[in-house]
Amino acid sequence: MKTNHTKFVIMGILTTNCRSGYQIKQFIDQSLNHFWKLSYGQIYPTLKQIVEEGLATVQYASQEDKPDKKEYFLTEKGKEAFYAWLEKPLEEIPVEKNNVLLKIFFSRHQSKAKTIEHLSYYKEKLQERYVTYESIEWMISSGLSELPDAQYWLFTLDYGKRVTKAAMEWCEATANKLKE
Amino acid sequence: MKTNHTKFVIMGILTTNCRSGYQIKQFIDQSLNHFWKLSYGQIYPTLKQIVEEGLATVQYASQEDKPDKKEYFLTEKGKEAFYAWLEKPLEEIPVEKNNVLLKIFFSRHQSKAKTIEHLSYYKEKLQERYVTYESIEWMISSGLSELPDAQYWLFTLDYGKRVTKAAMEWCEATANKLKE
DNA sequence: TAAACCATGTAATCAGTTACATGATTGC
DNA sequence: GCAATCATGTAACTGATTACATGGTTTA
Repeated sequence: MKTNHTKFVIMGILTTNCRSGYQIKQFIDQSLNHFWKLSYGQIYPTLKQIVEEGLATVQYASQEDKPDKKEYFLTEKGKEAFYAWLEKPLEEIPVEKNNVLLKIFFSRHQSKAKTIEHLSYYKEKLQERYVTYESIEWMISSGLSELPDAQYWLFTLDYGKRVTKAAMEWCEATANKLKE
Repeated sequence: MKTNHTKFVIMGILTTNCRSGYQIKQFIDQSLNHFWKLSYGQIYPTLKQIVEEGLATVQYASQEDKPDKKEYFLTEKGKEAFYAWLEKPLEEIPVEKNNVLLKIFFSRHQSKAKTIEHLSYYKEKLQERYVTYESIEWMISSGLSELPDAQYWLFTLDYGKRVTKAAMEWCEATANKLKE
């Protein structure tokens, strides 16, 4: 039932102009980082697999100022597979694994001061995250790079901001309840 | 760096009055389900390990109306280890792996109608989740069972509700932007 | 007697991270 | 010559799910 999305994420990134494993990693770290991560240990073997399945082709590209690299291009079959994945109904919707809530859940066994400390740390981290989203948002919407995907990328950032803001407000509200 | 929380979740549940592997599973499915999951394949081996490390003891309990079971009790050492984990600073805060955002991110390659369809499906699922939270909240705060942890459990539900609501609003707003 | 639930466990598999290994190129 | 960055890859390990295996008890 549960589909592994790794292959499709990589194929999706190939539809932007990222073509090598190294570039894909950079792209993910900069853009998808708030809702998806991939390591080299996944990227390179998956690229290999994608080629084996005839979903992409490789070309060796020599660069003047940098080491050589491999460039991957989706085949027609690859594009079709990607579109099919995209349109496929969602079924499983995500469940966040939240270690902060885990500790809050059991916080009866701890001083209120300590719990408030955890909450304020969490809020701080969320605040940093929020600022990051804002700066990425600003970069995209400044339109310097004329991105065809811009609108959709902004949607995901908007999601990140809304959810992060809600979480921050919860931190605040919960800490206040504990201070009463 | 990254600590595995599985052991501590189970130890935490042992501080409530869940004592067997089966009960622990039930407890998680009912209470922690919105931010933590565990399978039997984790629970039973971990319980074994907890005993081996001297963090808990086992007792065989025969029941009249049900099959026999094993009951686990935290030792002093176990309690101390649990409290230490609880108070330990958070460091890594969670990053949600969100397959819905993944599809939205690449939705340039798809009709707006299809994207709106995904959004409305997601919203529907979030709505169901929200209702579930409300019903659990109601159960806890009705106070029928006089739970010592009640306050903290309600905090985590409040988090779930706030974040889910924010996500639902995003679905609505994003679908509207696409309809313009 | 079959279905539903209570109860415990293991083995195979899958997904993902981390550490390791290698090497080119550039700029200080 | 060294650090930083670009670039590709693998092997070992960890975490977690799933499928399988077993069997007791209750109720319809």
